[in-house]
Amino acid sequence: MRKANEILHEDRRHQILDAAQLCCARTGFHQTTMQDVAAEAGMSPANIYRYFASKDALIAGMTERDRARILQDFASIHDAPDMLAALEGLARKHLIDEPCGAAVMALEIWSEAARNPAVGAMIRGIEAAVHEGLCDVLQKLKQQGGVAPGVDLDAVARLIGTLVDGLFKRRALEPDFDGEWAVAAVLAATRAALAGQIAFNPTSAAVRDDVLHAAHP
Amino acid sequence: MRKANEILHEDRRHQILDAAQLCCARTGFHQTTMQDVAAEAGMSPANIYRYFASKDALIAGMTERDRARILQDFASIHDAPDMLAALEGLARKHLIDEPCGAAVMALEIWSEAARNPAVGAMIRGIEAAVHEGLCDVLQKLKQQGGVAPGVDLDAVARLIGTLVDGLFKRRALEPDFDGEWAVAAVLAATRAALAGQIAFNPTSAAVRDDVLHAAHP
DNA sequence: GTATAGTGAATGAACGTTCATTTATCAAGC
DNA sequence: GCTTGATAAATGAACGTTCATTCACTATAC
Repeated sequence: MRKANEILHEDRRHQILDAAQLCCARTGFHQTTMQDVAAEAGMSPANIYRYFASKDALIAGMTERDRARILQDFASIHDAPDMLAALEGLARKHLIDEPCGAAVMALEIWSEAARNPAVGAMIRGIEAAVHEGLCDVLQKLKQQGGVAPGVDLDAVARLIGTLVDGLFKRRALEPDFDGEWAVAAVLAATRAALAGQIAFNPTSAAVRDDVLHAAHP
Repeated sequence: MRKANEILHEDRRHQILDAAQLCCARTGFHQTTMQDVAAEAGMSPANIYRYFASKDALIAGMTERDRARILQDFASIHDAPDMLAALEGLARKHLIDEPCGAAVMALEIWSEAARNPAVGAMIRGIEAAVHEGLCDVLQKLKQQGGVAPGVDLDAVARLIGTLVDGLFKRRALEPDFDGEWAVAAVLAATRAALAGQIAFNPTSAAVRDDVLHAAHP
C-alpha cells in the first residue's frame, strides 16, 4: 500500500496559504476567487480542496498562521537581556522590515474578525495572548527596576497594543508612512508610561489635577 | 411638465445609505448584496440604481458620508472655550455614544481603502483634513499656554490620531471594550505629550540616551 | 399627458464546489 | 531491477447558485 506524504502535504498547505495571502493582500478576502489563489499557487482550483475544505477554511487557516507568527515573535523575546531593546526589535520587524502587505493583511483580518465568529474568536484569543506576553515583558522590566512605582502595567500594555494597532492601520493606508517614526513613537510612549508620566486612571481626580497643572506650568 | 423632486431624491439617497451602512456593518461590503440593501431600505433592488450607478458607487457614497461626519465634528469645535474638554467630548462621542457598528464600519472602510483606489484617495484626503484640524486645535491650546515649549505639535497630533485609530479597532473587536478607559487614555496621552513628557524625536541621540537612562535609574 | 418614481422578472457572468478522470508515486511480489 | 496494482496527487470540465445589473412595464404626481 502507498501512504500519504505528510511533508509534501504540509508543504502544499503552506504553498496555498502563501498564494492566498498574496492574493488577499492585493484584493481582499471576499474579492479573491479560488481561481486566483490556484493560479498564484500554480495548481488547479480543484486541488486546493484537497487541502482546505472550503474557502472559509482557507481564510481561517490564513488568519491563524498570520497571527500565530506574531505570537511566536513575542514568545521568542521572553528571556532577552534588554527588554526595551527586544521590544524595539519587535516593533522594527513588524513596522519596518515586514513587507507592507502584512499590514494590509491585518486590516483584512480585523474586518473579517468583526463578523466571522470563527475568525473573531481566534483573533480575540491570540490578541489576549499577545497582551499577556506584553504584560510579562513589562513585569520583567519592573523587576529590573525600569518602572516607576504605582504604574498600572496592564494599562500600559493596553496602551502599547492599541498604539501598535493604530500604527499597523496607518502603515497599510499611508503611502508615506514613516516606520522609523512609528518605532520611535511606540518606544517614547512606552517609556513615558513606564516612568509614570501618563495618568490613566480617570477615577482619581487628584492625579488628573496634578497632570492638568503640569500641563499649565 | 413634471420636474424631479430634489428633496425626495436626497432623502432616498440617505435612506439607501442608511440601509447599506446597516447591512455592511453586519456582513461587510462585499458580502452585502444589493437585494440585502434593497430589503433593508424597503424598496426594490432596481430602484437603488436610480440613485447610485453601481454597487461601487454605493460603497463610495457610504464611506464618503461616514468619514465626512467625523470631519464635520472636528470643524464644530473650532471655537470651543476649553479645547481639551471639546476634545474629550469628541472622543466620548465616537468611542462611547456612537453605536458600536460605527467602529465595525471603520474597519470595513479601512480594508476597502487599502485596495480600492477611489476609496483610498478619499480616505487619505479626509484623514489629512482631520490631522490638520487636530493640529489647529493643539495650536490653539499652545496659544492658551497649555503646551510645554519645544513640543512637536504635528507629532502629538499623529500620536493622538494613531491611538484613536487603534481604539476604534479595539472597540469593533473586543466585546468588553471599555469606552471610559479609552477616552481617559486618549486624554492622558495627550496631556503627557503636550507636557513634553513623550520624547518622540529618534534623530536626537542625546534625548534617546537621556530617556533610556531615565528608565534604568 | 408626460415625466418621475418604482417594480418584478429576466439575464448573463462569476464563482465556489464537485466529480469523473488522468498522472505520478510508492510498496510488494517476482 | 522490473512489473504490477493500488492509491495519492492533480486536473479540466461541468454544475448549480448567487448576484449585480437591465429592461419592459406599472403607478403616481404635476
